[in-house]
Formats: sequence, C-alpha cells, structure tokens
Amino acid sequence: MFIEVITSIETRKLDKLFTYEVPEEMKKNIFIGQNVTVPFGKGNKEISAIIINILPNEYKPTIKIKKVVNINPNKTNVDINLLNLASLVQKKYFLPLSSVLNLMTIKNIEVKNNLSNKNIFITNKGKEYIKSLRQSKKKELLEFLKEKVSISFTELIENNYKKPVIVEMLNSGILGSENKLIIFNNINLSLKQEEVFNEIKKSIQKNSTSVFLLFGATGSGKTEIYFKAIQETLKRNKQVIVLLPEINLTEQMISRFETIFPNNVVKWHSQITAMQKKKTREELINKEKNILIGPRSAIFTKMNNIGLIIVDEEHDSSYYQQNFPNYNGRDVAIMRCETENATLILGSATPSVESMEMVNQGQYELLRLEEKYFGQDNPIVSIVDMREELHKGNSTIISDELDKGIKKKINQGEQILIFINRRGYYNFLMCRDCGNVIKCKNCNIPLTYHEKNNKLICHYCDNKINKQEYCPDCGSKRIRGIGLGTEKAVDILKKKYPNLNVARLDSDIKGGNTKKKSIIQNYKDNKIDILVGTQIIAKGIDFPNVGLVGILLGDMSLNLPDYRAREWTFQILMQVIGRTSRRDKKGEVILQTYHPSDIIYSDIKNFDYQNFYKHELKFRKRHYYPPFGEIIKIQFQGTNRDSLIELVWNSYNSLIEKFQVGEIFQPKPNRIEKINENWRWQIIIKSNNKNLKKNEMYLQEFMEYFYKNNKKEMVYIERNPYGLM
DNA sequence: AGCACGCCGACT
DNA sequence: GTCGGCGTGCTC
Repeated sequence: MFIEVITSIETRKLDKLFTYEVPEEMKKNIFIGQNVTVPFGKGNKEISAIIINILPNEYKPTIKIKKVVNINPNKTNVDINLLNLASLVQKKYFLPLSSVLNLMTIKNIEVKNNLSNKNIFITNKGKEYIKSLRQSKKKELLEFLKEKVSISFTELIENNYKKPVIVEMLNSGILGSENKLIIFNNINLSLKQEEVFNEIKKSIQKNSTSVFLLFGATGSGKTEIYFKAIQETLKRNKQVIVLLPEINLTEQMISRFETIFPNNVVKWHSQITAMQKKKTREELINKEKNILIGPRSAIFTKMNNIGLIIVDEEHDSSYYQQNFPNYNGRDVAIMRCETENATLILGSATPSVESMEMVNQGQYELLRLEEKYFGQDNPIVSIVDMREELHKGNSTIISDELDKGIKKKINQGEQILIFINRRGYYNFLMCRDCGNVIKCKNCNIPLTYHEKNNKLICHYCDNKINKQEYCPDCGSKRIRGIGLGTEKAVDILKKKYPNLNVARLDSDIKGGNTKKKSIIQNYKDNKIDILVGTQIIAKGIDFPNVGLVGILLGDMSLNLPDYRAREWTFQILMQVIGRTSRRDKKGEVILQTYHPSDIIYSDIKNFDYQNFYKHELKFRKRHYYPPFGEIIKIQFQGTNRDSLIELVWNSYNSLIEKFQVGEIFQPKPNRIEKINENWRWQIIIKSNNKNLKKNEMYLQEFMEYFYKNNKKEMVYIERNPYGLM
C-alpha cells in the first residue's frame, strides 16, 4: 500500500506530494487526512505529514520509496471537509498547502476547568463539621451554604468569600461542586429579536449554507441572538465556532458565554501545554465541548460537526492576518460554511462595505436589529469647521464650541471623552486654510509626503509629484502636515483646564492591562473628568456618565493611503459616537474637522448608513476597489539588493504581457526597504473582478516559475493587504 | 527548511 | 597536511 503525503515543512520547494509505503500492520489505520510520521531527507529525520491520497493497488513505484514510521493518533488529523477548505484557502491566498494544514493541526486551545461554571453546595460531612467550628469566616460560609441548595461559585466570591478557602474545603470533602444546570430558556428576546432569530433558525434547521449579515448597534441585542442561535444549533446536536476580534477576547466576554453554556465552551489561546491541547481537541472532536471561541485562527480548528459559525464585528481588521500565511478569517469562515453546510452569522454595528454589497447582490441576507441609531435617541452631533476656527484666530486644537461643551457638561456633573484617531501616522500634507489634501489622479487615494526627496507619492501606483508650495485649490501657502497625539492633547487640556482631572488611555500606557483597567475604573468612578484616548476608548467599554464626546481630528484617518480609509473613518467615528447617549440622557458629540463639507460628515451627523454605503460603493466601483476588484501585492525579498532589483524588474517585464493596461504598477521598494538583512520590493496589481480568475491563474503560474528558477529570493502574494507601504 | 556534499583559505 | 567557511542541491 502506497500513500501520498504533504509534509509539515512550510517551504514552497517542498510543497508537493511525497510517496511512502505503508507497513502491513498500519494499513487498517490509513485514511485521507491522517497525521503520520515519515522519515525525510538525508538524515531520515522523522517529521509529521498529512495523507492526501491513497494510491491504487496497481501502483508500482519507479523511485526509491521509504516507509511510514508511525501513525500519530495524538496529533490532529484533518477530515475531508477540512482538506477541501485547505485547498480553497491555498488557492485563494497563494499559500503552500503545508502552511494551511499547519494552521489546522498546530494549535493551542485552552479549556477552562475553573470553578466559575460550578455550583457549590455543602456536603453531609460539612454539616457535621460546622459543629466543631468556632465562630469564623469559615463557619459563616458554611452556615450560609446550609441555607441554600447550592450557590454559584462566582456569587460566593462576590460575597467576599475567598477562593483558597473554598478550594481547601472542596478538597477535604466538606463542600461539593456540581455543574451549573443548562438552562435553555433563560434568554428573552424582544419582538424584533424574535423576528430576526426566526430567520436564522430556519437556516439552521435546513442544514444549508446561508450567510446572514446581522446589522445592529452596540446594545441592540446581537449577543442574545448569538446565544439563541447557538442553543438552536446545540439542540440539533451540532457544534459552533465563534470568532471575536482580538480586542474582544476578554475574560468577561468568555464568561458571558460560559454562564449561558456551562462546561460547553472552549477558548482559543496561545500559551498552553501539549497535554492540555490534546485533551481539549479530543473534547471538541468527541463532542464533550461544543462551542469554540477564538480569534481568526480558530476558524481552522477541527470539529466534529459544525452547524453554525459566528463572526462578531465582521468588519474588524484583526480578522486579517498581516504576516505569512496571510488570510482573512472572516472570508475563510465563509468558505468553511460552504464546505460544512453550516449557517454563518456576520455581526456588526458598522458592516464592511464588502458585506453590504454582498447583501445588495443577494448573496447574504440582511437582518437588521433596531433601533438605537435610527430613532430619536441619537446623540446630537455638531461638525466644527477647523478652518473657520483658524480664520477666527483660534489656532489651538480645541475649538470654541468644544471648549463651551466641556465647561457645560462638567458643570452638569457629566464626563468628557476625547478621541484622537492616531492611525494617521503617515505624513500627508493639508491646506490649513481650505482643508484640501492632494490625491492621486489615477487612484483617488491621498498622496503621502516623503520628506527625503520632498515629493508626494501614491502608495498604490507610485505616481510622484513635487511638493506644492501653494494649495492648488485656494492658493494658500499654509500647507503643512498635521501631527497630534494623545500625549500632546493631554498636555494641552491640562493647561487649559487646570482644575480638571485629565487622563490618557491608549496602547502606549505602561503597566499593561492592570494599569489600563485601573484607568478605566477611575473614569467609571468619576475620578477622572476628561479621558483622552485612541481606538481603545471606542470599542466595547461602557462609560455610563459620558455627556460629551470630542473628536479632535475627525479627518486624520480619512487621509490614510488605503482604499478603506473612508470606511475606517466612518466605522471608528460611529463607534466613538456610540460611547455617549445612554438611555436617559441625550449625549452630545463635537466633531472637529478640516473637511466639514465631505459627505461622510453629513452621513455621520444624520446617522445615514444607507447614504454612506451608497457613496462608498460608488467610489469603490469606479476605481475597481473591493468588492468590485482586488488589490494584490506581490512582495519580493532577498539579501542582495542588486540581484533582487534585477529579479523584480524581470518579473515585472514578464508579467506585464499578461495583465491589462492599468492593472499592474511598476516595482517599488517597500516603505522600509530593508528589514533584518532582507531587502524588500513590491509590485502592486489592481484587478477588475472580470479579469480576476484569469489574473489569479497568471499569478499561480508566476509563483511556480519563480520558485523553479530562484533559490535565494522569496516572493509572497497578499490579497487586499492593509496599509500599502 | 535542514542537511550533506564540495571545493578553497588560515590553523593545531 | 586538516578544520571549517557557506554555495549548491536534494528531499518520496
């Protein structure tokens, strides 16, 4: 018996099938997807490999064949569905099959065997034991438990009983623990939620692949829909994968799921022992645990029988893996649903432009949860024209209106949140008088200022123009870069409001999570009047007493050199705005910008999502940006600069014959040309959807040709990468 | 990726 | 004379 395998070594040169012979005694355990150990290379080093084919009995080897050493029942196998998925992912992202298979087989899962899902009760032995105790905290705890049938561990901790004491008594048999009961009916849905859930339920019952875009603001009840959909899936004896953005994978989030589904949740993690990994994998495969929660990489986990996949905050950029092997977890989730006939829920308060277009095309079904942002409760958003401020003689970063707003809200006993989008670390030049930012005439992407040659450069097509002395729109000489960060803003605010407590929250805060948590707690406790922050303050955290949100540079991210710049700006500003206006009080937002006439601001002010998507899709369509086309980056790397450049240009010259005019841009060095002895150059391709299939084929051929003829240089292909540099 | 084979410089 | 530099080539 002969089989063909893919080794676990992630190299393009080895990304092909190798044939091995199966010893007689192993034959009965051979199937496609099995993980085996084989001798490899001159030293017959034992490596693991995945069986891809079983060769027909007639097969006669023509080359020397080695024998399989072992079958690895302890390592993850893949099944046919996963193998199909691997092949789809490999083709879509131009990856070696081995690296995709490794995503599926090498993983770290953590199961929480902690007490938080348990109920604690007092045993008969414990009841006897009480009598021997004098009055103490311990006795108090036991008396307390004697009154109840059982009580959840978490509640005990909340009542200030200490964990070590409880653990000790559990070990000595004075206390006992039991799993919390699975209560399937404790989720009450509103009428609207019920309506939405029924659509999803139908799909889960049909076992058919359907994709739902669940569109609902924070607090509109998406999570309850997730819970109900998970229950429905579990009832049908199927399993669930929940993908969360990295930032949302917090203990609180996990424990919300654990409370509803005790002892059924497995969390994806990065640091964990091999034993635990093995155990957890088995639990998923044997259906002892049926819900997997994790970041993008969790989408590749082998499960027994998937019925539902949930991608929360589907627009989030953390679903894209920026380093090799590049892939988008949201898009892989779609492929996985297809290979497993599962239902997919993409949830978001600000869906991606791509997903919205899929709804328009009838590929996804839109489910809309009302109503916070569509009714009367919207915060009042004022757009402040910073050019106007300058003309009035106020050259600071705080507009008069923001100043008044801060004073008013502080007097009313409310708190202020100041947001700065620091994603704008690129140098762009803006006219301070009219707000004009010079864009590339081909790509309609803001040009980036490069100081060393004093030029404005397009990061897509490499179009270069000289730095202008005067604004081409209004003739003003006040063209300059805008630089402002959280720290500077805090200094300015402290000086301006010496009596107020101003604090900062961003990813640069030293002291890690504890420090950040304490800042958040202090703000919640009203010990901080003004909190200045970046993205962190926009996502997830609930601040009940925020009366005013100030957005200092509402246009910073608008000028990033990326086709998604407008989408990001809209999403992040909508999220920040959502930090105010909680139920009883009407919140206020002051949004400062140099481009007040940009349509994006009226869409934000009016909460007009429809109009935003309409305009954005028009722009994307006109320039063949996703979802109407794709940006593909061919990344070259090598240790010798001259030979790399020669190779890049040779590659370009051979590719140029294949691509349509305007699709392939000239080679250029990366923004940081050299990293760790590696020189980096790139070629950008912009492909219309119509030509995409054909172009993918050319690129596939190019990859094969490249690796046949080059030993030292490397080439990677990325689809719609973030931040072209 | 790793490992062996192979053909040239300064060392016990 | 030999130890070892890393260039080149192969891995069922």
